[in-house]
Amino acid sequence: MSKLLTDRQKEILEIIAGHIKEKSYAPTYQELANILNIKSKYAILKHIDSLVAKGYLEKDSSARALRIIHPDYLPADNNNYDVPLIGRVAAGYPILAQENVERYVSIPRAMIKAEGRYFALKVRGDSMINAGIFEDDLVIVRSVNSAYSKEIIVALIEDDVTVKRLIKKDGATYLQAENPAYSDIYPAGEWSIQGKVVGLIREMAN
Amino acid sequence: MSKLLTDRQKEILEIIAGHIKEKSYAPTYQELANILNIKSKYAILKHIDSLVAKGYLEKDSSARALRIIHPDYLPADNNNYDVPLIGRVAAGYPILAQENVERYVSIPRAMIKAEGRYFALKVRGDSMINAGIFEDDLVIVRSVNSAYSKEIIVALIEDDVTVKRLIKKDGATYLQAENPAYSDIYPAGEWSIQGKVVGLIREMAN
DNA sequence: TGGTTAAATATACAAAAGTACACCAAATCT
DNA sequence: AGATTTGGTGTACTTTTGTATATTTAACCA
Repeated sequence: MSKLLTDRQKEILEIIAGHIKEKSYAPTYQELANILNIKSKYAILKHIDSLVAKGYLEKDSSARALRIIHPDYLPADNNNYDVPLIGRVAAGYPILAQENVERYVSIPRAMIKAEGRYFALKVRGDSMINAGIFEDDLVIVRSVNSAYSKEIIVALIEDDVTVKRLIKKDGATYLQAENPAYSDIYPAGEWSIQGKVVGLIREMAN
Repeated sequence: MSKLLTDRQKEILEIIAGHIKEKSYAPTYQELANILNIKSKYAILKHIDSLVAKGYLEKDSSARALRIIHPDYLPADNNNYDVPLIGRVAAGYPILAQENVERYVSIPRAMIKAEGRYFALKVRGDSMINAGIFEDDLVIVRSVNSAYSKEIIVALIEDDVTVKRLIKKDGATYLQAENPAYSDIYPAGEWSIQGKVVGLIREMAN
């Protein structure tokens, strides 16, 4: 969806975001050129157009008519936090790669208790119902690559993401479902811990 | 400090705030004139200068360089919604009365799907574990006074708030726990439906 | 090596933007 | 009645602003 930025584009986007934060309106192309010691507005124009094309900005053909639409650069909101919702995981990409981001979801800031990167995952299946984690629930995950026994984690097994309880016992490590209908998983091939579940959001019919 | 506004000034300030909220940048004087069916930009200029003088706005002499500084008109936060967390319910007060509000909690805007008043409630006990509602979970409730059978509701029985499944069957109405250890409640005395559970937020150890 | 892409420059231009001045009209206040 | 305040009109600037074209430079890649 939204492609990668060049260093220069990232720099410009950050300057725009900072300008909005400080002055509460976007800079003009000329102002951007001055800040960057660029002598031609046209260089800015092209950068802005690239940022628009890549889905980070929207612009209307008028003075200062810029709007940041990418969550990473939106002026920070104090009570709220946007995390990427990880969809189907593309083979070979790290789980947090842009390629796997379906969209961004807003979660209460209170859920973020430790530093680090966070993501959200929509729960598939009923393997964790006894832990109160149901299908279609949104679990909020802090990105870590190790965990203690009995913690609920997100694991990547081959190209499959799964939420399970991590168990370390007698030297063995395995993944336990919270549903008697499922048996324990002793991962055979390539697998890794992707994060710890730190929160859950459920939306019900209304 | 900040003096009273005339009706016209208030109107213009609201239009500016609305424009910022919608487009995320301020309107130009010409655009304001168009919206208000005023034929001269100069009329707008004078209104803006009045608003600046009265401490509601700041302006820099450049295109769209307006900044709202009065708290009453600052753009509201879009992704965020604050609902009252209902604590212990004081006898005789309606559940949403200020007396019962413990604090306000921030929830994702996405949870608000229908018009109405909302509140949050911290779950006590394990009577709903089979519905995936655990102790200390925060349930988000839309304030209504009736519900369909099988919906999960918040009921006020005497001065006791409880989350249960509403069952209407063979002319009888009762409240069902989602835990075999609890038996159905056939409310005897004063009771009422306070709302439907529309969402759930859980924070886990980290 | 040659070709592509990112980045910047120089110059030009029409439209849009804020500002200024003179004047008008209605309502409000003393 | 006269003065003041509030709101509006018309025209006329000067700058700013976004955009266009053509050209240059450096980095990267196969």
